[in-house]
Amino acid sequence: MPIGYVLTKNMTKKSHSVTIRQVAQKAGVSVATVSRYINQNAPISKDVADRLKMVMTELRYVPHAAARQLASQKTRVVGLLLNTLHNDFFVPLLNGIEAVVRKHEYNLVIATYLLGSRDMPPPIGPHNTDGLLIFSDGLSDDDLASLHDRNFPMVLVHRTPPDSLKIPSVTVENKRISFELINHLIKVHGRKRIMLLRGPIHQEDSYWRETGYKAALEANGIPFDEKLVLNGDFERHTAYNVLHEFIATEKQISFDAVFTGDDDAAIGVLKALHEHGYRVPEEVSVVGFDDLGFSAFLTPPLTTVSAPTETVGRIAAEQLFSLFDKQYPEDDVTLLPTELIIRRSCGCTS
Amino acid sequence: MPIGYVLTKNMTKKSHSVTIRQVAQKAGVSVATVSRYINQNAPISKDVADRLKMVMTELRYVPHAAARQLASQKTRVVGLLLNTLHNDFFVPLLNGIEAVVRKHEYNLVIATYLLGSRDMPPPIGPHNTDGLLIFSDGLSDDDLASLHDRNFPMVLVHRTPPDSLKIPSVTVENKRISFELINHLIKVHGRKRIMLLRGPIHQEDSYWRETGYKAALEANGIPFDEKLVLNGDFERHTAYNVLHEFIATEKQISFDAVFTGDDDAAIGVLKALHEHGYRVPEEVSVVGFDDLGFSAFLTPPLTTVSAPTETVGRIAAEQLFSLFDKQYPEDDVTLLPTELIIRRSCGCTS
DNA sequence: CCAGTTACAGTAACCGGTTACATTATTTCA
DNA sequence: TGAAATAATGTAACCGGTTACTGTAACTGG
Repeated sequence: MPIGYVLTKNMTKKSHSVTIRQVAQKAGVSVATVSRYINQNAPISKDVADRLKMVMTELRYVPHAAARQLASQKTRVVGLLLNTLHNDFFVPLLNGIEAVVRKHEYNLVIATYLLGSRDMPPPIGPHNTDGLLIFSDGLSDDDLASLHDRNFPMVLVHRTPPDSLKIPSVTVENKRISFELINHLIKVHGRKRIMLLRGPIHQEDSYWRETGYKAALEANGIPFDEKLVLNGDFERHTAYNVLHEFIATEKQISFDAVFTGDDDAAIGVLKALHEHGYRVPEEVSVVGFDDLGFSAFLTPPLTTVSAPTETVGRIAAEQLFSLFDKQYPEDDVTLLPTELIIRRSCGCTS
Repeated sequence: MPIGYVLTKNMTKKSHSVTIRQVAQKAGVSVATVSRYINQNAPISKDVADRLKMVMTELRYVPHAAARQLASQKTRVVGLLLNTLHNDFFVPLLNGIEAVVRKHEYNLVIATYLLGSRDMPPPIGPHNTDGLLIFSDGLSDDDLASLHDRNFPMVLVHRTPPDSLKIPSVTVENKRISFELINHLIKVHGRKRIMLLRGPIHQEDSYWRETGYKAALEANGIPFDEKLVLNGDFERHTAYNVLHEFIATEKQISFDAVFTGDDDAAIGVLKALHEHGYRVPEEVSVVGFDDLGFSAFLTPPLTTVSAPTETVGRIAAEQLFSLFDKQYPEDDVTLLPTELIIRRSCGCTS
């Protein structure tokens, strides 16, 4: 060996993490046995089990998630795909989902996916989750179809599946209750110039609420006036801006009520109305949707629709876990009931 | 070969997913080259790159996350550990965090960890994340120390590190502003029997707000009265129940103001007061903390403290990513400024 | 008493990437 | 112009688990 010869050191990666082989060695068993103990999927003798338990706590062994995932081809992760989370609506939804996910000892990863950012695959999908909860328009129809073809477990939330794709869907009753809400404004409070603040375009809740709104107008012989329709996105700041702008520039257009689309937007609407000196509900009725936690405490208390959002989250998550067991829910779309909540902002005195 | 010989079929796992080797083969290169192309960490000739791009889209290739994680020893996931998420407070926090995480093209996994559930390792940790954002008392001091010893990247949110552990921490100014808030009630509105609705015990914000409260009383020569302290948890339903109970059973104890601890609790407080016929702010002043989205719209509009919660989330996340690059923030604890927001519920007329 | 089960455990291939090391062709530059 | 540096790629060992396949001993029933 020539002088100056340099040993090629095996610079072992300083992965300090304890591995299953170390556990196996220390306990005097094979790695397979350790694995079986961890997963409880094969009988292990009592004393080996006890020994492993000791060794594992002593070594502070925690199985490496990625290694398990790679070997077992399952991630024990469910993904929640949203388009935005600028809305208090997500608190109850997330609560429902998280509770179920935790119960099943899965992890929950949250991602927002702007429909604009194409050409980039969504951050979560089959490569890093076992299934997806897809909120509203969190994913395009095409992507949905593509995942469906690959038989990837998914449940839609507040959105029904496109075409005839068999994807379970959990949402709430929008149209009938919106009809009743608007009907209430007309019949009880004599409102005739009811403004509609839309939600995001192409959003289903938004669509059905608008449909119910129109149906109520028609049922009462009130002509639909395009000028009374504003475009919002279920977001309080947008709502404020849009209405503020409207009032400032379209003074000649009168209105005596606002259907805000959802309660978050209602906050913005109330603020704009207040700042412009409209008295609610004397001059203008305001009604929302969702009955969020704060809605009963607004000025005035908000007439709205109670939607079981936490339950939506819970059921959607449960259905996803059922899909993991190849159990398809009875009904393709689970439509949860909604309920009229009459408070002060429509003009009622309760 | 004897008759009846049975071939041991290589029942290939029907893992339909496209692998890097398929891409490599189809593009006529080695897997190493594909890997290099994906990670852009070594020069690739133009035409090979083009070819790979085509093949990858054609095959709809998406790298298997677990395999990458296992091989590279990094997960590209940050974990957010909460104790609960029953609070609208999390919406802005989550927003701030998510924005940063997405910018870095990482994934965000959310877990709630009940401090009670010991003997079970937290659902997220070094085995499945590159770093943790730990909210409040989402993890015990011991666990914190243990992770710190292993040099695991963490940033604390709304909590300062125990002992002398060098863990970056991002939170808001609580004590001084609470002092000012209570001082306002006393000096401006002549309140003397100010009730304190505590947050969760051992929660730092709660502690400092209480400290500020006591300091203000003392500075004004008002004796601290233990009877005026109620235990809440920053949650509207608890707040409602606790105050409701108090009013029902302790009629003889008078009070003329309530410091609700946070705005979410303020909702419950307002409801309870309203139901029992107290007029706010004429008879009782109510003040909160956080200035959540709805606070300006409560009945009456809530006097509170504006806390830059979204910024807290953003900065905490940024600091975590800095830690990934071995950059420790200048200050151990980043204390974000808070601001008094005077509205109607304290008695002011604005 | 023996064939057929069952309980328990070990060996080693495999999951789908990353990367150290080796190799060849092409530049760069003294 | 020849040595050294650089560019572009390939080979194969690994990452840390899971599990198919085997093997042995104890048990069971006829």
